[in-house]
Amino acid sequence: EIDDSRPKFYQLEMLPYPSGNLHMGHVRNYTAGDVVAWFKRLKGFNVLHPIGWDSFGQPAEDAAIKRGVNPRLWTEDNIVSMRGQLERLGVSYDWRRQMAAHRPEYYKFDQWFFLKMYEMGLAYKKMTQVNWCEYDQATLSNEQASGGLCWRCGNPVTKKNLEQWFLKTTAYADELLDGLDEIESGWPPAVVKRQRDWIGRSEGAYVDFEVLTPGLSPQRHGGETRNLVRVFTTRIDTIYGANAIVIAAEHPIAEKFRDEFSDAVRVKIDSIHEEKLKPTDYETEIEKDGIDTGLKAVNPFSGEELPVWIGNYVMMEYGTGAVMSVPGHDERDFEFAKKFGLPVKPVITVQNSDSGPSERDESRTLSEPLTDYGVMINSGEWTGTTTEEAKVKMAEFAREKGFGELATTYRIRDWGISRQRFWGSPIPIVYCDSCGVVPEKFENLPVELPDTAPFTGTGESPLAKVPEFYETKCPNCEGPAHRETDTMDTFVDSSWYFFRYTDPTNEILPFSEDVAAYWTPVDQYIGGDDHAVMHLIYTRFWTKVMRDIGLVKFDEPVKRLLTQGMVVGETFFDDESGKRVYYPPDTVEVTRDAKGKITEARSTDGKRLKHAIERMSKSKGNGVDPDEMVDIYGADAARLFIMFAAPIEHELVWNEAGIEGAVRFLQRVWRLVLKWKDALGRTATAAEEPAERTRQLRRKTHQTIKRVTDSLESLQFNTPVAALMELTNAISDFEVDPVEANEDERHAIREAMTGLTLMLMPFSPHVSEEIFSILVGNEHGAIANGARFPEYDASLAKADEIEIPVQVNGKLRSRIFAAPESANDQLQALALEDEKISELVAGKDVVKIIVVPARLVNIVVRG
RNA sequence: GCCGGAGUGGCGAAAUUGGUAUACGCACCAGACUCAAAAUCUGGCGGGAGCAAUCCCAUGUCGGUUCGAGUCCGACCUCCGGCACCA
Repeated sequence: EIDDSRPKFYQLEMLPYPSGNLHMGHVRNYTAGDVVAWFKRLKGFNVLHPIGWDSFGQPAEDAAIKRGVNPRLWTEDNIVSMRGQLERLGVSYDWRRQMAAHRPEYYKFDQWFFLKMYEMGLAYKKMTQVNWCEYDQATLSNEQASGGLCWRCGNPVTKKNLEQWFLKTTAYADELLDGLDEIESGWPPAVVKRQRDWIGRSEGAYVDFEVLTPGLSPQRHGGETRNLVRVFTTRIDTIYGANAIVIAAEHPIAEKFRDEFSDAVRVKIDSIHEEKLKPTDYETEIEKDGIDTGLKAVNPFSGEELPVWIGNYVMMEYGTGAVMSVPGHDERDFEFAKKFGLPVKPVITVQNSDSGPSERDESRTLSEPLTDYGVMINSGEWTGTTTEEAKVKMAEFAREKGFGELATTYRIRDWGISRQRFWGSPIPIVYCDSCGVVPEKFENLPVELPDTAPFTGTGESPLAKVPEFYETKCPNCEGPAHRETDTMDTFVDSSWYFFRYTDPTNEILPFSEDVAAYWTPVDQYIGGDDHAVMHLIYTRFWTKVMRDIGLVKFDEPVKRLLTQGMVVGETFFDDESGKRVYYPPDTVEVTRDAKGKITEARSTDGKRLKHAIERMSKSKGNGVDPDEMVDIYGADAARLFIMFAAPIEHELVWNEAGIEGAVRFLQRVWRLVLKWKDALGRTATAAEEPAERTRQLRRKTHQTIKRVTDSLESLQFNTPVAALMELTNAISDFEVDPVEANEDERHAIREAMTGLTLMLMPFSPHVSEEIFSILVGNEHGAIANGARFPEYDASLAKADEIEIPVQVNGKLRSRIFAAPESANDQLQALALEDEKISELVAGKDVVKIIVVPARLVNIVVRG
């Protein structure tokens, strides 16, 4: 499909939401991406570097609610102005490939994927308790409600019962986990770890306990239905220590026997229910609560009858919603037992080297639970078995007897994608009175959004108030029917957008398999780590689905991932009103401690101010916005500084003074070009026997080429800038009058200047292209001129003579000069001959001499 | 509470992965140019002692391994981030 002999490189950055303004975080992200794209291009790769818009979502709808503007027009306007900002920054995007999620030609394929997943049984609808953000009036997926706070506004999340569509991410739980092994080497360890934790696989066993109802005889042998409560445990070896079964308030058993419970039990169940709907406060630990239902459950291993409790600490959503309580070997159960005076029975002992298995009184109350692995005691025929062995054998035994089995559970849940929102991709489902739930036909896609809808901001689907939208024909029987009025989570759009860039105008498929096969997977992805468990899990899931559909042939969409740190600024607030004080902070007087942390801040008129470090943005009053910065300093300096100021993965506290340094540097380079301009125009070749000063300059040039190349290959952006500054200093120090420069000198300078220009180009492309046009005498641009990143020549980088430190007993005492390839015994001899060294060594025993070639000599003496 | 990561000048940070600690930049100080200022250029800039050559001490703290530790190991302290009763 694509005829290009160059190797391909797909450089991708996380697409922005078109809010209307770039912030400094974007600048950092997109500059880093552009540096890589330029570098690879200059290295001879066929580079794909696209950008698009994550243009569905809440702010557009908020603008519609607050200001009555049409979300589509608002969004399109914002795209135009933000594209302008990116262009002013000079980010080298292929604008022909630009996508925007809100356009029907794109979201058509969100719907296409949804229908595919519906066919595959990966999309389903159910009534469930969802995460709900009261502030945003919006549903959130588990990933978006991680930490109990809304990912968008940071407010606490509550729960709400809603019917909603899910995508079965759990079907790929194992693959999502195991796939991390494949990409681990190219992803930040923190992201990999967070994904592992999020997926949360745990190996254990299911055990069925038979429930006995009070007043009724056990229905063990009769033909009547037995009531079983299934428990998940990772510690089946502790089952003889169970003192109760604890179930969640929402557990089906609790529903089923509700009428037989005492009033006190019913009241407790309802109060636990209510508590769960409240926003979680993570500051205070929730106290354990519960009540004995009066039901009994039979421990299938011991035959013992255990009470069945309701417990507020048991989650219906994880495992089976029921646990066996083993207070002797589990912290939570221990706490629960202590509070309600339940018996604690130790059944595991830790082998102690001196005392052997300790003898424990069965009824003794322990001061704390023993959660370590060990050997079983008080466990009938299993006594003496080790934990490791029992975990497998007891589950196996349970399976044979029909009351349990080995089991694996996951923390990750299916992805709830229904949103009661207007500004999203409509879910292509039709409800028909006679046919039920009917998927829309592929040929009827896209299900298009109406131009507008009544916006209330109350969390109800605006589309449910637009009859022209929801009134439709059943795709099956053609009878009257109505459409689903919820739209999809916007994370659906960003799950596959970067595949669309490869084939942006395809009207039949999301993208053609062949074109995508050339460009994907993504070679380098750059974005914020706030998406570690949202976007980055979803897109991995989506890729596996696309593989199963047959659109791609690989499992993982992103080979290498770089997460850049936030750009933050110091924000000041009026202590009383809480109002933000405007940047620049010369209206603020600040006292700092030794570490530079603010201890006190006052406004110049004496008011006390609060302060905080916050994500930098103009609206927060803690920094300039990109447009102002480009106006004041220019795009090149802004880009250079943001790359130079700190390692890319570090948080960057904005500092206005530093950027002046970048401006100065670029001006210095420019002055050097002007100084040498005329001399550089005359062709020159290197001398056969060059003078020392030109050898020195060429050495610095080639050392710099190596440093910059290596740094960029390993995605370091601050150190190559430092190296370029050093090279610039070396060119400055080259004290030759341009008018009188000989051919050899002109050649060395030309090499240094050309190298500097091309290496600077990824960081500061405008001035670099300008300089390049002076160097080549035309204005076609570096790539069009076939320019390549300079190649490192090891023989030129090598020094004739290097300085080698000499240590005595590991302490630096002197330096010698020698050729880098000097043999060890030569270096040793030189070191011993050295005046200072011979003095220090005189009269002492030389025990040993360590020589590291071209590095150092260390003389170990005694006496 | 559990799990990660990080502590290097006044500040942002380098350090070829165990081999000259503090590159590069910011800020600051001094000098040159200027009537003056800005810009630019030159020099200085971890702490201590000394006229000096030079020496001693410094990479959060304490210990260890090693000829040699910012880097490896152990314990602790501090800060930042993640998770939130996951059975």
